[in-house]
Amino acid sequence: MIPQEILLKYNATIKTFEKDATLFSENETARYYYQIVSGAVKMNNYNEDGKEFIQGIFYKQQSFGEPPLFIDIKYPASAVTLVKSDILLIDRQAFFQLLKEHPEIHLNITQSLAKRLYYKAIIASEISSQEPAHRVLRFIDYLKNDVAKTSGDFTFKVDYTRQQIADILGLRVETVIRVIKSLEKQGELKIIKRKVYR
Amino acid sequence: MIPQEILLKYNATIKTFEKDATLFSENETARYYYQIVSGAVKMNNYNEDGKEFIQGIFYKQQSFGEPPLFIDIKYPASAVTLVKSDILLIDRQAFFQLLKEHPEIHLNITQSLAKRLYYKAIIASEISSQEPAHRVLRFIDYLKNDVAKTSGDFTFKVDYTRQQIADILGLRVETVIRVIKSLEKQGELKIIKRKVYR
DNA sequence: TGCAATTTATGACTTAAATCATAATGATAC
DNA sequence: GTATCATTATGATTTAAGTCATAAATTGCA
Repeated sequence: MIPQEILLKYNATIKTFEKDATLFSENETARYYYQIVSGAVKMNNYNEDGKEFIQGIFYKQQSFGEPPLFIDIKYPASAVTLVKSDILLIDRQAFFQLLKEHPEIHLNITQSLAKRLYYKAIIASEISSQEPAHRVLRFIDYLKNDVAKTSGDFTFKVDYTRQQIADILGLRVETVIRVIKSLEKQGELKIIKRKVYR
Repeated sequence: MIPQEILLKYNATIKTFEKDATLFSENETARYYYQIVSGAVKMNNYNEDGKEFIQGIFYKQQSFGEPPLFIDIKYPASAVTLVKSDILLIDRQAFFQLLKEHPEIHLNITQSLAKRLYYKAIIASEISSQEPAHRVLRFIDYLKNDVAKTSGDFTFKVDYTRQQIADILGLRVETVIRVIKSLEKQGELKIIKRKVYR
């Protein structure tokens, strides 16, 4: 996350996107650095059978889609708003100018990439080969410990449907529903007040 | 990858490790930046049932384990040599000094993290929910396109056993063996000269 | 060269998650 | 406040991957 006042000095613009607006699509070339002022964005792609895979969901203050800015590759996924959102955009050129002139911000960005890589490692190990109950439990745990902290407020208007959880974990809705039910019965999961995890 | 002559100016040392030596362990604090001079290193962890998960395998010229250097967290996995390897180590302090004094190298590191994040995204989407045959095929493809390019030579002394492939993809050995067999029969995989994919 | 260890191979059986179908509940809009 | 849509729920069935057991082939080491 880069302080807004600095971004604005580099001709950043804030645009409002309606719910379900596409910010960029898989295989496009990266042109902007994106940072969420308010709202939420999911990054997703679809595999050959048309099944959605959600790479991640980002909330206010978070940036996303940086890798293709740094290396010359196409976006590996698309970015779509989950609710009406204000998004800060800054041009690629200006972004690099900013990094050059603000080494401490460059370090921040590096740290945030490092953090994402770290979580991907954790998630990869949890997801791969674990039984579904474990995946769901760990995922919810991850949400509570990470997202909750970074976005501050977790009972946010955008919450995960069981379908979304399934899409992130590579499971079927029914499986996620059944797993959550049984976890509740076992007392492993406290309250799951429909879609909103507290 | 940071040029060796620069690293040596910052008191980097090159150490030789025997096969199966542990460079660092899960949950340890990061003290060094590591870069492979020669050899190969795998990063792995074990889940509760004792099943190994391989986060990645790194070859000469590649660095690994940076995220915990940048953010204050413990290693999410251990690093173990797959063959006798020469590894370049540089102290955390010196590493940051180097980044400060060489912004272009800082950018290189950021780019390499971005690249790893990008591949993790690709792999996550491929792995999650795809059928095993697909995972294996895509993994081998990824090896051919990425590892082959970065390490130059692919019919390298370190190759993947079916067990390792299974551990990376979260499958069982038998499944990987069966899948590879059937892919060979279908002509989807050319020559698999035992352990070495061409 | 020969022997032990590791890796690959293969069959039989079990099981858990996917699939399919259909219903109930909760949210949203008019 | 009712109708429509989305989400959650649940049962029956199928299927593919896991498990177990055991053998064959390779590798590597003495």
